[in-house]
Amino acid sequence: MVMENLDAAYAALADPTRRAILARLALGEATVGEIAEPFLISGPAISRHLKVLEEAQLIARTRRGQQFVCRLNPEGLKSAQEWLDHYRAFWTGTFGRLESHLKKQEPDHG
Amino acid sequence: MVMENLDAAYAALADPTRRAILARLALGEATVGEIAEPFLISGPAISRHLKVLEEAQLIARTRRGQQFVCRLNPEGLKSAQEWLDHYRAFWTGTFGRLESHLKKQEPDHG
DNA sequence: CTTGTATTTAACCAATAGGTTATTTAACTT
DNA sequence: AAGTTAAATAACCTATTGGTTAAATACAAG
Repeated sequence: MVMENLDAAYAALADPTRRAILARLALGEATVGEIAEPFLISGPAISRHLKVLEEAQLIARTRRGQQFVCRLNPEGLKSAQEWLDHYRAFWTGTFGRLESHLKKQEPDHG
Repeated sequence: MVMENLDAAYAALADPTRRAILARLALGEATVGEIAEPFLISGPAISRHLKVLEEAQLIARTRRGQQFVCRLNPEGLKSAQEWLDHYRAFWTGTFGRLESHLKKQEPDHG
């Protein structure tokens, strides 16, 4: 329950470029160059997106010779998801209550 | 799969005040005044947080006389969660592969 | 119809974010 | 050692964000 990371994690997820990077990495690890390739923005821009993702603990980077290999770091994703999962109970609960209320209003014998 | 809302939804979730507001609303609907009460920041600041949450479709506001009642809007939350859920498969998959790999390396007869 | 109350909107300000190009760092190649 | 390549960092610019206080709006109540 590392609440302090949630700020960074959700802020990181708020950018579509970064979500695209995560989507790419979900398919497997990739070098910075490979990640950057489909994007129109500059290398430094990608580099900073990666930094944001890394600081949010959504990815990890390790050097391999001249290149840097990036991969998903499930930790950060997990805490982002846990927060939503926790509250999901409440709002699906709300749905549940609404549903049973509606069922009482209009039961199938009506 | 309303991808355009994800930007707004995650950006909204990135702020701890807004997450606290959602947490409050998970307990039940509340007026703007009730929501604002525990926070140190000004009314207008709260009002704008609520606007951000509303635009992200995470909450809905309806007028009740002089006050505005806020409640969770599960729609927006759902799409935020669906994105993570979708990718969860991949990274739990990664875990899974890692696990089976480790199991092969060190089976329980070792 | 004036006054009070709940809330939003306006105007402003400092800090942050996301982009750029230029420069630096570090490893590989010759 | 010099040059090339992969990537990060620096310096800079503009737009957005989150806060403020002051003013506007809309309903409620005397």
